[in-house]
Amino acid sequence: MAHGAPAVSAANRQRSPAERIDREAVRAYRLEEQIGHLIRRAHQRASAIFDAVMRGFDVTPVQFAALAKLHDLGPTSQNLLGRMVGIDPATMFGVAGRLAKRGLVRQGPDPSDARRILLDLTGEGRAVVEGMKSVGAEVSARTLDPLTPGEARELQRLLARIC
Amino acid sequence: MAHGAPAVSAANRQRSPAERIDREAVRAYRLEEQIGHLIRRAHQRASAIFDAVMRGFDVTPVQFAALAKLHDLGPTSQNLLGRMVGIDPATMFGVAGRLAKRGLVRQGPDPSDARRILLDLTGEGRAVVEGMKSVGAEVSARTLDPLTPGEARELQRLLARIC
DNA sequence: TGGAGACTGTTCGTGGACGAACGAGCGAGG
DNA sequence: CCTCGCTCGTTCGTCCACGAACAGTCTCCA
Repeated sequence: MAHGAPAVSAANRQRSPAERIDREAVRAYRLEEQIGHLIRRAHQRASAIFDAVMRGFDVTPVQFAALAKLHDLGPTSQNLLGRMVGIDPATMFGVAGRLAKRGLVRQGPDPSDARRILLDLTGEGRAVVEGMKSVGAEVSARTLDPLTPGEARELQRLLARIC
Repeated sequence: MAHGAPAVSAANRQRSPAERIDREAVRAYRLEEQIGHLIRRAHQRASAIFDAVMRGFDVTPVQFAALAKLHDLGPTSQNLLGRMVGIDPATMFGVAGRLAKRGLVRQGPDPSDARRILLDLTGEGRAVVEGMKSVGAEVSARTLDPLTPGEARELQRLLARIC
């Protein structure tokens, strides 16, 4: 708080604690400077670029994240795969189902644990994920286009720190 | 492409253009380094922090963005308000409806254009948005907690550039 | 002045995000 | 060996995101 005004104004002295308002903070608030808002906007733009570049594959960003990690790991349970890429179990249920319905993934039992469902890439799934990985750098490059290479690396580093 | 291998490997020379795969790019692809994936994860964390700090208000991040901008602008049409904060018209329809149903916003006709619906804060809406703005800095501060103040400003600057 | 083209809000469909609650299965400790 | 607590997948409800299509309205220009 950089200004000299009292933290609680005269107008607020009568109110209940929950309704006390810092007028100076209200006046100073700028939505477009808030980190959450900037991230939300950036997320919209990055998704749009992914859609444009990956159009031909008909796979969403989240579906691709699951496929890509499954490609790295080999057969993996739904929950674990979701944990690796940041998809909660309730969401993963739908994602895995859609990938299975499209024939990109197989859902099988885990012999060592009857609770788990093992996901595995099908041949088509492998072909799709490899095709997408081979042009994946293009998505990041286009998204980072407004920045210099140094700035791009810095942004990547800072985002990784706040995750 | 930093390596010296040919852009199209021998194994791919026989395939159709759509199936040509750069094996080296596939091998080098790291999901967790892709900017889109980092932004998605950051968005999840920022939303969780917003929910924790703003729990008492029962207003989502997107609803707050609309309320905050409406507070800045005064009565505004749905489409324009959406354009100011990055909410597309189809989404804005739902957001405005929920805010109106909760009594935070009034929807009225625009005398000068029969197509438009003017949104306006109610007394309760104003109280809520001012209460939220007065603690809004807390959300950004918590989100940026892992960074130094200089890094935080840099991240903000870089995100603004890629929007 | 009349019509073409643009804009506003609406609807539908698909997909992601997640809290909450639930049953079935697992595993460690009593 | 058995129970308690945890994990796994599932379901429900609410919300955001957005492409596509549509009807009503407006504007501008031929």
